[in-house]
Amino acid sequence: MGPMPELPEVEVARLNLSRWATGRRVATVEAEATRVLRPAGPRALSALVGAQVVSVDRTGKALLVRLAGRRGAVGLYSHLGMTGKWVRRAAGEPTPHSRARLALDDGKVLHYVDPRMFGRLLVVPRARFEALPAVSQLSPDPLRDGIDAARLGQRLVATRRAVKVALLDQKVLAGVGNIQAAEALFRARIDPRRLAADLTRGEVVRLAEGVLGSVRRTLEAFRAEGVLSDEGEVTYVEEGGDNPFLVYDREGEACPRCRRARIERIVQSGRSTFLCPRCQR
DNA sequence: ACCCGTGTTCGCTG
DNA sequence: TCAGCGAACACGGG
Repeated sequence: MGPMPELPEVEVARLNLSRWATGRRVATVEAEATRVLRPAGPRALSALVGAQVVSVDRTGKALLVRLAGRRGAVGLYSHLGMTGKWVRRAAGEPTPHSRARLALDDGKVLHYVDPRMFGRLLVVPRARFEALPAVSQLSPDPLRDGIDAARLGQRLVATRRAVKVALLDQKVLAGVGNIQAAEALFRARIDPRRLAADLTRGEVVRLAEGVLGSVRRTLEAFRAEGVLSDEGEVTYVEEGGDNPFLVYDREGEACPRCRRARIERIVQSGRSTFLCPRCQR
């Protein structure tokens, strides 16, 4: 399994893209007519030819490459879906599942690779990134903007869903996915099955700290593994060998906090959740 | 062979 | 009208 992107993986993609592309010009573009490029299709990418990359930004799991083109500013929106990644290759190097390619003026080629094609690429005229529906709905970015516990509390109290399910809603906390939700709830010592609306103010504060703690810890683990490599390969659970998480995919193991209970796996809304039945209440 | 999946969107339901 | 839920998407890996 390759990188399956939540906020930390997308942040790694942002750092890599920024390092590879900022200041470079796009020489040529190529793409296949896959669902990744719907509804506009591959030809929409041609607006990027000749443009110079200004910056690479991220809100939650949404990436935006801003470019200065001949006809003004252009944005490239990228969502990695379940299996998307950006890699850098030498010209002509075969790259499996490459769905779109940006050749840069340094002779390198940036490939958008995505076997399952759940990701999405979209050229945004005049870089109206914030106006995209996929972006305007998102909460502020936890890493860049911090987490406003009062706002988070308002969002949680307004739903009848379990807190774990609510956390996966990108309007509640952009960038949190299935792993980070489980990790954050473990850190906050909150049972994922609790109703979101029933959390106390103190629990909401712990949850905000849990999300930030988990996201930062995951990024540190990536750095330690050297995933900011020239090829941009993000090693993950099985590739790197060690599972860097406290509870995710650790069913049956001793709880790292209390050491007295075993981690359980449950399913909520069709997704796995891992928890310590003793620590999380 | 069969099952599972780190994300999002769609259509149905109450 | 709308929140919530399950299916669908498409493919590789265990």
